[in-house]
Formats: sequence, C-alpha cells, structure tokens
Amino acid sequence: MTQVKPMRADARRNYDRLLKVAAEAFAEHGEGASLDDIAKRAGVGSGTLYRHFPTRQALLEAAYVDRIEALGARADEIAKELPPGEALAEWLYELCVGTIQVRGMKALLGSAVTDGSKAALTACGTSMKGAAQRLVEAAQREGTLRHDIEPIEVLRLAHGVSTASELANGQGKQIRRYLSLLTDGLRP
Amino acid sequence: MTQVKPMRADARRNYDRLLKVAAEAFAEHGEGASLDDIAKRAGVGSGTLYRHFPTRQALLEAAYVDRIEALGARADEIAKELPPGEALAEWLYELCVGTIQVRGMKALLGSAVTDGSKAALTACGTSMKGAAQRLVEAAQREGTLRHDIEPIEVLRLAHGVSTASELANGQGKQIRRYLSLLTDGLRP
DNA sequence: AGATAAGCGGGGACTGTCTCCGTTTAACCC
DNA sequence: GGGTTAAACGGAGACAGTCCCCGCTTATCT
Repeated sequence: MTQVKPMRADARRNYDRLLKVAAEAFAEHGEGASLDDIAKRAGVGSGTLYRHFPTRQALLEAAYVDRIEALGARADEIAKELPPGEALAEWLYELCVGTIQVRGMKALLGSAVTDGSKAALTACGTSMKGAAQRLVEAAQREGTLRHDIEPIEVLRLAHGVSTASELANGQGKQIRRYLSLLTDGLRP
Repeated sequence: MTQVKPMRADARRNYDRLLKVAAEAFAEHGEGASLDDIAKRAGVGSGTLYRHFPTRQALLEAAYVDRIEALGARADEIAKELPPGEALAEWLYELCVGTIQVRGMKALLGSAVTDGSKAALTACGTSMKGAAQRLVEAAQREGTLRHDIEPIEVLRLAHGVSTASELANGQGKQIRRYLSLLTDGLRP
C-alpha cells in the first residue's frame, strides 16, 4: 500500500529531503519548529511541504515512523531475553528515554494514545499498541502484572512518567526511579 | 509587598478586568489563548496588557494565584480531617482534578515544578511546594510513605498522573485509578 | 521531440506577538 | 475649581508563523 503509482522522481527526492530535515528540526526545536523554515532548509517551497504533509502531525509522524517501528521491534527482542515482567519494564524504560531525548516524539506518542481523537488510527499508534499488548499480556500470564489494566493504559502511564521525568530535568536520571514507582504500583 | 504606592484608579480597574477576562479565556481556549484577544475583550489596548503582564506566564499566574492558594489552604483542612497518608492522597486527587478541569492551570503548575528554569521562585510554586512538604513529611513520619522521596517529586509525579488521565479523556474517571497506582508505588 | 499532467514554489492573506510613542487622564497642590 | 505632571493608555506597525492558490516547470510516455 506504499503507493499505487510510483512517485515522480523529483517528488520522491523532495519528500525524502523534507523528512530528513524535519527530523533534525523537530529534534532541535521541539514540535513547534517552523514549517516554512523546514521547507526552506530542504530547498523547496512551502507549498510542496504542505502538499506532501497536510498537517504538522502528518510530518511529525512521517519523520519518526521508522524510529517508532524500531521501538516496536525492540519489544520482541527484549521479550526473548528477559522474563515478561522485566521485559515490560525494560521496554517502557526505552520508550521513555526515546520520548524525552527526541524532542518531537513526545507530541507524536502522546496523540497516539489519546482517546477520543481521530488520531487513534495512525500507523505509529497501532505499532505501539501492538507491542504494548504483547508485553502486557505476557506479564499478566506470568502473574507479575495486574489483570485489571489495559495495554493502552500502560502506554498512557508511561507517557505520564516521561512528563514527570522531563520536569525533573536531570538528563533522564529520574526515569528509572519514577518508572520503578509505576511498576511497583502495577504489581498484582 | 502588594504595592509600594497604591495603583492609579484606572490602572487598578484595567488590571482587574484583564485578570477576570484572562481566567475565562484560558479556561476556554487553554494556555494558548490569544493575548491580543484578551486585551480586546477586556476593553483595553494590547500595550496595557503587556505592561501589566510582561509574559504569558505572568498573566497565567496572576489569573490563577487565588485558585492555587486555595489549594494550598485546602491541604491544611484535609490534614485535620484525615490521617496523613490518606490526606496526601486526597489532596493529590484534588490537585489533579484542578489541573485537568481548569485548562490553563496545567501549564502553570507544570512550570512551577520544573527544575532548572528561573520560574522556580514564583508565588504559586512556593505555595504548592509548601503544601506538599507538610503533607509529605507528615505521611513519612506516620510511616505510610517512602522516605526516599522529596515533596517536589511527588508534585512532579502528580503532574504525570494528570497527563496520563488527560490522555484517557474520561472526564476524570481515571484519575483515582491512576493516582492509586502511584500511591501504591509510593508505599515504603 | 512533443504532449500532458503531476508537481513545484513563492507571493500573499491571515492570525498572533510584542514594542514604541503620541495622547489622555488621575492625582495632587494651590 | 484650575493647572501641572507623571503615570497610564492604546493602537499602529514591525515581525514571525501558517497555509492556500495558481501560473510555471519538468518528468514521463509515446
């Protein structure tokens, strides 16, 4: 489903450059980075940017899908190496680190787990929810995680932990600490 | 230290109207509400707004100090009615509810507990930290709360819980649930 | 090479922020 | 009351960002 017809060569070139520049810009200035500026730095007009990516959200998502999907794949790797409970904790840790370090990703992951918006069906949202579901269900089967909790709730809570850690501003030192508080609370 | 010289009558009038309108606007449109629009709705020029409140943050704070201080006072009321551990939990609940319901307050409370910015010394930051400290220390003395946790960390974690609850979008139903997860994790 | 439609890009309308400075007016003194 | 003065006002305008529109360019196919 990537594309019914292959893109024209120039379109493809511009698309790729925009993505590359956007990832840098969002990482540097956060999700509020100037879109016209991204267009300029990619050497295209703003019209081109808005045609490829109608909203800021769309660009944000496109710029980080690969990273998100890597995180999804990472869930399965970790699941092979550690017992379910620890695997979940470790994956959440990596998720939080990513959320904080790559500045633009916070907004993206946040909207991916927001209830009630139409953003629920984005590619990266699906990927995250899938990964979370596998780890959560395994941990519940093992008996190290409460049964009265849904995968998406775990993602939301992890987002909360990221927010709290960000406030502490200690270059991520707090993440493990705060996350362990959460996992303690999540035991049966 | 309210004011060395009393304000001129017109200045005081404008100041008050701005505050009233600002509280409404922030509640309605969130922290991003248009400042020029607030000025217009208050019937003053934008210059007047910016003279009284040099930054968005300043206006936000001025608009909600009374609410914040009420929350500070509430801490002591609750402390009289409930044993320390429960008192802390109840106060955090009210704090989270306020954070979510009054849209503009989230940004304000967030920056109040952010480490490393100069915003640390704001009036409402001090008020919150004081209230948190009293409840946290009481609970620790009682033995229902870990000793290796600081008051400000509790505030940051509560902010995280608010964020997570907000994502769930269930009109605050999740708050108790998510908060109890946190308090479970915070037990010794 | 020529036809054609996909794609480009930047000008411009619009919204919001924030400052500057000429004008107004409250407060004080006689 | 009337005059003086400094505090306060207000809105024009410079600037930055978003986003759309439409005449021009160019990749692709024959």
